Amino acid sequence: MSETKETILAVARSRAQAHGYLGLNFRDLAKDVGIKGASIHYYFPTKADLGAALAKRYREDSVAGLEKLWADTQDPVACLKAYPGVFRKALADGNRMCLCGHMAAEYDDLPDAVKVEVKGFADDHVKWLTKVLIAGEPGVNKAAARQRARAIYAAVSGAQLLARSRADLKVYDETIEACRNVGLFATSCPKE
Amino acid sequence: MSETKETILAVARSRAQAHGYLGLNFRDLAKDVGIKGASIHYYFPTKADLGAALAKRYREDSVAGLEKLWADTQDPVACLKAYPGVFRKALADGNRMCLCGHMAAEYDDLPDAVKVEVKGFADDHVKWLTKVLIAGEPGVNKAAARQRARAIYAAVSGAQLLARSRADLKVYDETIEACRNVGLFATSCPKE
DNA sequence: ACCTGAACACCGTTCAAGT
DNA sequence: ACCTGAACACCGTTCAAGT
Repeated sequence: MSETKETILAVARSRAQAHGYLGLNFRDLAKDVGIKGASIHYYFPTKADLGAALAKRYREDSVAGLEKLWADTQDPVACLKAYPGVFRKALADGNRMCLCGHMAAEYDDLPDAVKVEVKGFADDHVKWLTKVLIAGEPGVNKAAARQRARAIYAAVSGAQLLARSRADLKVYDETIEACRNVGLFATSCPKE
Repeated sequence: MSETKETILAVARSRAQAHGYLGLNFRDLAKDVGIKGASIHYYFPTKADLGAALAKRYREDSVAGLEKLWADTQDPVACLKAYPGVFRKALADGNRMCLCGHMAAEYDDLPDAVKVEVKGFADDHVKWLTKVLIAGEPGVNKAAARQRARAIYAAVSGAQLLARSRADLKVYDETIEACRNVGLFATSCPKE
């Protein structure tokens, strides 16, 4: 893949994390890349193509990061402890959001190819969390672990949304801490 | 307030819950109201004015609903049990979102007057939840209760975001149930 | 008071032309 | 292969002017 195409994806990712898919526009994007708006179309025929490539790449990178975390530690407790840090990064970088979290809010206005990736991103995270939870408590009911994984994903996404509207990283940290205190990141999965 | 203005606010609320502030547009809005796009400006000079009025009204209505719930039940357990239902309503109504949750994602692109209301909405919810939690466990540390309130608000917001991207109300219900199983909606506030 | 036409700015997109 | 200016159709926004 050409260097320019990579640059477009990198700049677009950063911009989309701040402004979403709707707030992303070719002319501003091109200015940051150092080319003209029309030139973007040489690499991505339509905005839908760019959006889908963006979400797909973001999803792949995110999954790779999670798998690396698991491979490096092989420790469910360490993975669950580190997980909220993944979303923290975006907030620390100019009060941005997880790209797919942002796009989830815009869901109704997303091209189908982008919807697929946004949905897939959440699926991948829930699957990874489920795997980690089961590794932490081998005998656990799989459905219960998956539900717990969803709760973790939801809490982290919501904490991010809350912290963003306060533009305050401390709010994120404290909210995550409160979730931790309630036992959300523990490896045991209670079922009524 | 004139009837037309009320109609504009009602239609705009519904549309903004689906498409956000950025996705809200005067012509489509006006068509639903039965006037021309330019006529909206007679009531709301700018989109920022409409957005602020919208968020303010939404916030007021939401707080009134919460206060009524508390006044009617006077029961912390019942209030915490009913709380997720508030956000469920929007999803059940055409996979919409809480207006201020949607706007929280768009925060960077919001006019200041709208930001104030979006922030205030989250504050109001956290305050109400804190009050309910303290009523449920009178001796609790107030800071701990507030952090717990934030965790609840975050989890519910995130569950909404997740369910929206799956366009599946069942995902919302199951995620909330998982949060319940972990004890997030209990009236006791554990602090390590 | 209430509403509108028309101008304006901006968008994604196309395409012929340039390097 | 890569990039651009100009043009296009569309749309949100604004404002002076209409009733």
